[in-house]
Amino acid sequence: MIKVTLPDGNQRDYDAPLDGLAFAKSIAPSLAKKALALKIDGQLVDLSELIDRDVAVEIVTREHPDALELLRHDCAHVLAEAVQELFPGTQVTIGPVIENGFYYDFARAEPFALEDLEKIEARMREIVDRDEPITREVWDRDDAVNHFTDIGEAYKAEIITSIPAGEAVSVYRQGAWKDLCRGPHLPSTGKLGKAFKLTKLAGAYWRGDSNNEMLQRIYGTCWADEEQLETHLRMIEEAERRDHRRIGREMDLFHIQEEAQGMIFWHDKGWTLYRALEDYVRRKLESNHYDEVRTPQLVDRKLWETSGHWDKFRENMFVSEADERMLALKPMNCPCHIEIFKQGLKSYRDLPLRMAEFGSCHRYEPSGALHGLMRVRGFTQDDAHIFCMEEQITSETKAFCELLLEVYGELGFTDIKVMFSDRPDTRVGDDAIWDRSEQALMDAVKAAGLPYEMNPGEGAFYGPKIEFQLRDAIGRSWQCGTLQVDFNLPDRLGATYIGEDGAKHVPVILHRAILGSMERFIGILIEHYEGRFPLWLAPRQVVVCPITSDVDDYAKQVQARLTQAGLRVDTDLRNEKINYKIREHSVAKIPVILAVGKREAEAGSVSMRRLGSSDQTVVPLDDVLTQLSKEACPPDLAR
RNA sequence: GCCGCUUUAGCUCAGUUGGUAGAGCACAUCAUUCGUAAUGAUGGGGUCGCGUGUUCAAGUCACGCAAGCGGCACCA
Repeated sequence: MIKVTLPDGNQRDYDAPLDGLAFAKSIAPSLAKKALALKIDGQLVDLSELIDRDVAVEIVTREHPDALELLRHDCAHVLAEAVQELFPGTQVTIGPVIENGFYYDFARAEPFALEDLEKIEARMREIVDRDEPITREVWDRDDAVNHFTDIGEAYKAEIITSIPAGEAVSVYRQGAWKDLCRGPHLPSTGKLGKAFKLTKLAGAYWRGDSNNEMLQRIYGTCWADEEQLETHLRMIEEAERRDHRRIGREMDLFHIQEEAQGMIFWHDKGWTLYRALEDYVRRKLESNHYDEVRTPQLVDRKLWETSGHWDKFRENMFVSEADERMLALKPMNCPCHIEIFKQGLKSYRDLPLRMAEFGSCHRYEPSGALHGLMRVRGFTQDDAHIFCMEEQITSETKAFCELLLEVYGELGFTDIKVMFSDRPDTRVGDDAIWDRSEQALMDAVKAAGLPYEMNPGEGAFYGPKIEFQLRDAIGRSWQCGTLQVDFNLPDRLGATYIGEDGAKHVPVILHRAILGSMERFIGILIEHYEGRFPLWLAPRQVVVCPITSDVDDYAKQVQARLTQAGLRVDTDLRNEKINYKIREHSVAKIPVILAVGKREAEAGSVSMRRLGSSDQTVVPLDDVLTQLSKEACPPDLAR
């Protein structure tokens, strides 16, 4: 007797083992038709899996949360089958599921053309129509290596070779096509449906290693139904309109040009935004007991050799020679801050010492990495180094996390990913120190109540780190804030303090940044707000538009009053219709438009219109003044 | 850096089989003084990314280079 528990808690008894399809039929024939796979005791398996003991079973249909994973995985296989049918001689490699879809990497001498994607997609639809049965077979590992080698699939053979000899491997047959795969899969290609689309063509290194040959990757998106697919495609289109590079041009914030690759020309409006943000962060630092400093741009290579950066990052540094000296544009601020720390004797009473700098750094990033404001060669970190004693790590880290979350919150971000990176294979410092620093950091993260993901082995060579990531409009994650525990640099550069015991000790340094890079963070801000910034950040907050030139003088008075109150105000005295002006300033995303005509001039009022609304309210100028100056107050100053 | 694609007016984009470059918006001038998302007329504006080659002739074809875009790799 086999006892099967259903998700609703009901139990069913069976005399003999049965497969998933038979099981689904026993509940309802309609369910059998919809069934894609099973979940046995929480584990996703093929529908053909035998139920031969007492278990909890869930039938996975298209509506099931796990269905997308299956569909996308199968979609990758159908893609591979289509490619091999259309382009014989192409080798398959791997094809995993990713967010919103899947990809498959192929090895082929000829590059795929963009038009090939359409042909491949059409063939994929044919394969779905053929409704090829998908069946699982278990092969001996060595037989599998021989088989895939024989048919010229060197990459597959290499993957199987890395599986221990003697172990069984599973091979899925899909019509005449077959592939090594762990599974599970749909029962047949017909179940895939047609809510998929191939989206892009790209290069990717075999096994993610740039020493290996480059393969051709085809990306696709796949959903449970057409509606979901449409929604997703529409979302992508909308997201493209939020691209910070596009909005940056449209709103006249900044530009980049060939002569200064990877460096930003900030225009007046963009710089206004930059300064509003910088001023805000500076106030935050002041109120959290940081001391701001400023250090040189060009520093002798000797300092970078001592710090260890020359060895590791020499290729990524801009160097300059003057007289016999070789100088490097600073790629980071830490050694300079340590040099300040070293001036004069420091006592344990001086710690923790929080040294901040809006540090302008230059790194010669690979050309392919550059991306608008997000990845540049010249950038400014809202950097600080906290010199402290070991026992202060936890409290300092906790305070930092709280400050960071407060800042992100005030800037409108709540969707923050926290990554915890622990000791890498090649590192400095003994394990006891790593144990302590990892523990201290972990305690702090937990104390701050942050949900985090582990990033094993990804720490810096001198210490563990946490990274705070934000997403851009199309879902790409970018590292913004960070905190790194460092037991190494202060020692290398000879920083010490006099302890309570009268002896010299080496301080611990916490490297930390809230925004990360001003440039990148502004890029994220632009995309997050789609250029419709909160009033306190908006480069132009108000534009005053006279309806006829008779009231130009009044418009200027209004501007003067608002400017005096600290608002950023333009007037539009052009001889244009009010409709035209409204349209133009709305497109320019100016938060507040004040129209003034004869009536307003006589009454001492303005007609106020907010971005995103067509409502107009006529308000006395004094009231507008009070209201807007309150609203334009940065969040840290608002009461 | 690697693979692929792209590059025509300030912006968005047309440009046939190679025959000497065009639209809309923007800009300028003039008229219009208007009540909440585009007033009309006229005009100026281009070494077609850069270079070399093929050709009687290259925006169009070939090769090289650069930059940008999408990924990959990298990211102190």
